[in-house]
Amino acid sequence: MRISKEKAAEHRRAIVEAAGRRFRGRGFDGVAVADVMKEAGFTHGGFYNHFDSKEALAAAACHDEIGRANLGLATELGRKGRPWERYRDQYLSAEHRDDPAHGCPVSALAADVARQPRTVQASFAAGVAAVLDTLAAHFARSSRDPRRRALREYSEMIGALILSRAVADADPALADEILAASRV
Amino acid sequence: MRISKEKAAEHRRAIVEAAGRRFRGRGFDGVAVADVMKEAGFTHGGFYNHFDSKEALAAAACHDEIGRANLGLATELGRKGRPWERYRDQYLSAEHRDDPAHGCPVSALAADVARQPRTVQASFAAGVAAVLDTLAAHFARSSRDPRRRALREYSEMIGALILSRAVADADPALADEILAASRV
DNA sequence: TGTACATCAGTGAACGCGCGTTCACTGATGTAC
DNA sequence: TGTACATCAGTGAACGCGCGTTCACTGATGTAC
Repeated sequence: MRISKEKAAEHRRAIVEAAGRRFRGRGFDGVAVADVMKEAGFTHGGFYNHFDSKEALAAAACHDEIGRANLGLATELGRKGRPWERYRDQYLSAEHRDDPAHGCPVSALAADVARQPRTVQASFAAGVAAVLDTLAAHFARSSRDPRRRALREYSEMIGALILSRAVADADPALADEILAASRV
Repeated sequence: MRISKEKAAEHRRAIVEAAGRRFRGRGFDGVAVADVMKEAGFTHGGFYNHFDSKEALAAAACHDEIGRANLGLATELGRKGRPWERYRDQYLSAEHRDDPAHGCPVSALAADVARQPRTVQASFAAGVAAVLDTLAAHFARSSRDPRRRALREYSEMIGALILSRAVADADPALADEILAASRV
């Protein structure tokens, strides 16, 4: 049955959100279009009324997810105290490590993205560039080379989370140690 | 036709090596057993004479690859000058970034491993633990907290390479900037 | 040392399953008059 | 404003393809006597 334009747009949004969660949790190739549609509350056949392909969905999900993450980072960095240190320490928590589906899309998908089609890479890269700009702007007051500091600190944070996730099941002590080393 | 035990062992080694290259280049799920066997010079049917499953191959490949990488790192760190800085700067080169199939298995597979079966995770985690021990031992003379320094520097290096690879096709300038920031 | 038989690495066809995508169909929405 | 028709979001079956794994078969190797 046909659906109102408002409803349809709402459904599209629900699909992108479901995709964002699934992709972060299991990677692009670990998630079927039917999974996403089911999580969003639909059957799989209608997917192609909203997107040309799974690739287009991945690109849309990257755009939305990283955009939201960047907004969240900017908001946090606007607070008083040592906001970056707080943000980073929460990022490097066991909770974040153990729940990638609700965590940062950059650490969850960075490695996957390198093997995805160009449109997905473009969407992801634009998001990462924006995040790094946000971070560099924050360091502008406190650092002599804010841009470089942003890049290095971000790389370390991403790397620590990815490494910790890789060894978490087999060697929990090492996983915790990796996170702790990059905190504070 | 039956093959001599020596030949069979040699073939097994060839299969693991081919798998190592393929997995690093395309990830575990991006590589078919038939691909690996073809690269090793065989047809796919004989695979199960050597391994119980693709999972077992992945575990074997992780073990061998990271073992070799650790040996290479230890050798480099034994040289004169500033061996760690040299190693890291080569690790963070555009050449390494653009040729993952012949590069470090840790950065190539860390994110994938988190979604692989336990046996693969165990093999990977043991390798990473050994690498971190090697690095911490190297810092023992020069650092007050060599263990922590090893963990942080390794995280940064891994994170920078993974991030750089993620944006390399879409934003080459940013990709180079990410690597450069963590060098020297 | 020579012979007969069992073993098993490698081959290539086949099986079963999951996945991306397509398609015919339904019926409420949107539009033309 | 009311009516007739076209549109299109959603459904669920189906298609085609790739992949992990199995299997019957081959024939050289390894072994028992």
